[in-house]
Amino acid sequence: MAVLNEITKEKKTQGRQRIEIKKLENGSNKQVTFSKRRSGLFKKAAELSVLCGSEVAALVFSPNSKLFAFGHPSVDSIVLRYAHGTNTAAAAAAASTSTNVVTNVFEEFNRDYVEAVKELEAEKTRLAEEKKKEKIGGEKFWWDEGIEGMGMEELRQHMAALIELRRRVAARVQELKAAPPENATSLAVVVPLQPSSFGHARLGFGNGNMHF
Amino acid sequence: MAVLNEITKEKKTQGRQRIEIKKLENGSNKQVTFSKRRSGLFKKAAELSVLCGSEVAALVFSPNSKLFAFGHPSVDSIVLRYAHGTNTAAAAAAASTSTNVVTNVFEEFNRDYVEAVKELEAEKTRLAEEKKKEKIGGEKFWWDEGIEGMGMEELRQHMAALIELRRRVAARVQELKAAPPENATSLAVVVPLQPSSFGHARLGFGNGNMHF
DNA sequence: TATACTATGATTAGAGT
DNA sequence: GACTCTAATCATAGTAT
Repeated sequence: MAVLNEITKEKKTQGRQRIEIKKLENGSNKQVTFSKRRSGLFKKAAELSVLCGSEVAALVFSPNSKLFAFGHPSVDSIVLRYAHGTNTAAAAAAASTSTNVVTNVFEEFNRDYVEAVKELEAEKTRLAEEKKKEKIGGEKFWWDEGIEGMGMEELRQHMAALIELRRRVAARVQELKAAPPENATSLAVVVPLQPSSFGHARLGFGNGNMHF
Repeated sequence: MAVLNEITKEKKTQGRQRIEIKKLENGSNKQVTFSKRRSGLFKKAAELSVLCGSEVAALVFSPNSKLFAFGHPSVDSIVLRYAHGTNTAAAAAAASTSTNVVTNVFEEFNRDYVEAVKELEAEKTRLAEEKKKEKIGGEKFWWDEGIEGMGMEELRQHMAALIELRRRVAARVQELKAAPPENATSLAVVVPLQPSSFGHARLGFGNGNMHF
């Protein structure tokens, strides 16, 4: 083969070409790329779970909103575990990213994490204010209103925020349950909340998160 | 460099070695591998979401049960979307295709949902009482505190409030879903937020990998 | 849409910091 | 744990089927 190429100076293909990590426009090419990379992602996920004996799930919605999922031992068990916030004394954080996530994902994660924490603080006080107002107005609380007037998208966001909140609470409960003494070594986990800003669902928010 | 190697016949490292995809035993090596591959997986997930403009989430529980997650536009929005789809009869059936996922997640969700509502009802009156007390007692209310500082009792209250809020949102979603004229095929229960019950049966072995 | 084919870019095993 | 370095394996862009 190599010999053939030496002689003819021709190559059957150009081989893999470097590409920028940015939104693909070409419909056909995008579809092929999606298919290939999705399977690649699942393969990686499977290998990780086998090699390290860890539970891994990957959820992918195609550009056409079709669902593809992988999970070991099962997608559902992992999603449930996630929704439960069952991790021991751990918690997760979510951060936003710009449209072009490119090179080092982690660098961005860290950078955005800081921003997210800031945003959380701001949101916190804002929420507190609103709640107080509601109280002054009567017995009505912030969650008692608005739902009827929400659109689907808004509700989605709201639900997401709720889940995140619930996870924080659950994680904290776990901490307390597991909390042996009163040793203050336990770090206060701060988890960024989804800002209640809507719109711009498409052009990008990336999200990362993790650990402890 | 290559020249050096030619001459000395020595290589600085052996370079990447092929490995079998099977459970790693070595603790140290496993940890390193987990870290590397996890970040690699997240990077792939991020690239996929950017390239194809698709929503992607990856959930990973380390061997030590710590949670790591990536999601675009957010982990929660995707988990929601997943849970939503899974709650249709068809999807639930598809979900239990592989090896031996036994539990019908749909049923589990509903079971927990009912429990949550029940707990909520019981908690409601008690909550009302305590809230009044708190008000009379001073300026600070339970929801004004950060989760980090909450005690078990307060957390329980917070959980109850969250569950109720969720119920209302879910109800509204139902309304909206019912609204779209004829196609009432997919009646979906939204997300199962469970009370503070812990301890879950492993859902057996097997990977879910499905298309719709 | 998924698969087959290559050449080449990207990832990572192993060892050291 | 997280990073560095190297060499070699692996994934995949472009193309065709």
